[in-house]
Amino acid sequence: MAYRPTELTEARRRATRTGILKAAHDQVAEAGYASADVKTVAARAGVATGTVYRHFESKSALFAEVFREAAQRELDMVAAVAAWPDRTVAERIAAGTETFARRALNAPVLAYALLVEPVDPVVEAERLRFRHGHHLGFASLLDEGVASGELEPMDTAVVGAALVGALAEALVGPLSPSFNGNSRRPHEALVASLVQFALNAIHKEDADVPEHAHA
Amino acid sequence: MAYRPTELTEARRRATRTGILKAAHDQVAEAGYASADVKTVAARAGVATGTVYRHFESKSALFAEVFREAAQRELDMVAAVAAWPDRTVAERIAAGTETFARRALNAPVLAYALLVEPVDPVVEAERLRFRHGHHLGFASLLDEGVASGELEPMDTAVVGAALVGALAEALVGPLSPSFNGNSRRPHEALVASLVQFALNAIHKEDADVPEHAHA
DNA sequence: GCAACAGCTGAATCGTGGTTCACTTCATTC
DNA sequence: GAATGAAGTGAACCACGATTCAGCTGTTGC
Repeated sequence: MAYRPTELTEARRRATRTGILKAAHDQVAEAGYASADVKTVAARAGVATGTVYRHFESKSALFAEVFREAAQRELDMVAAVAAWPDRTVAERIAAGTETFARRALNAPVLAYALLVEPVDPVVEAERLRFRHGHHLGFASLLDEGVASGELEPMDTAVVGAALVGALAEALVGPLSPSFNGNSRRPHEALVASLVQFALNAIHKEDADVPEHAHA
Repeated sequence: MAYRPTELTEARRRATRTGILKAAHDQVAEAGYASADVKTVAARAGVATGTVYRHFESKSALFAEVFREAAQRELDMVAAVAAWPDRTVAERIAAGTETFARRALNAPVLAYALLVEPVDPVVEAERLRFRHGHHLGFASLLDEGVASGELEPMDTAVVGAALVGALAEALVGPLSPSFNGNSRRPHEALVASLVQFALNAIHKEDADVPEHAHA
């Protein structure tokens, strides 16, 4: 007898898998989920279509993973700024809102795919988790604010969800296929409007939001 | 020669067409877009599948019309309460919000389909128009409020969109497949939270919203 | 070198629904 | 009641894209 998988071959296998994930992600980020059929992704990764199935159960499973990872990155970015130490809850909500909006505007096709593009049911389930993650992020900030007395009592779960929905909806227009560019000034105004909206919604005067550079 | 379409035959034709529309609508309202294949709809309307194609270009065209009509009904209902005469803009925003939310909660499967369920691209375009219609409805109320001085200046288009998104997102959880019932008390609390949210968002103290019965 | 085996290949296959169309039914006119 | 044509029928058809699999390639251990 002879042969046993070795470090090298396992590394290659991993690399192939990663390459497929990246190709799938890039395809979605560039042209949306609708454009991401298995053949296209495989070609982009430089492998045969069959290879995709040696690494993933199904197309759904592949894209569920793609969505999960991309979504997690977004959640992490927002969570990072929302953790801003020694700041009021209002400031952190503003920062989270701003990051959410800026990142969406900077990667509109991906954001559109993550937030609203029609996808298959398995991937849709992943999206729901993603949105729910954002709800929770905002809700826990709000809980903190209510607990400390900074904010009025409220149903923080509902308000968290509403904030996420507000951002997503207001961004979808600008994210939409047709909407090309106008790429700097209008973005600033939109971001400012959304931050203001969020602060109003949580019942806080704006107290002029500081400038910073999450993006 | 002999034969000419007559009033009677045209009426029948119209009735068939209407029956198909109704069957398609009811199917979506009962079990969602995903369940609404042509065979099912035809059976429900009591006609053969081929008949569907004598009345509609394609499945997309049929469901685009179904969505258009259902969406228009929703828009009309909200517009009706938002036209409440001799009321402040804030009161009318509150009323519109309440109607939007209550109607969605009373017809959750339909609302889910209209608002977020994955659909084909042609139908998705119809959904965008629907959401845009709601944006405009809220935005024009806000314009009025800003013009009269009742509200602070704001980007009414953005705030209109954000309000619609907030409502949709906060409702999707309760609308979701899994979420069964709890059908009265929780609804009231949710509606109240959303109205409060909307009033905060437009920067108005609540001034205790009056009770009424749009649904 | 060669046996053993994993990973890769990509054309062929398969499933799912939308769509078609040759035929049937039925109302209409003379 | 026979000719005419529109409306309706539903089994067959077809497009599309996910999935499979028989063979091929490259690596490993002796």
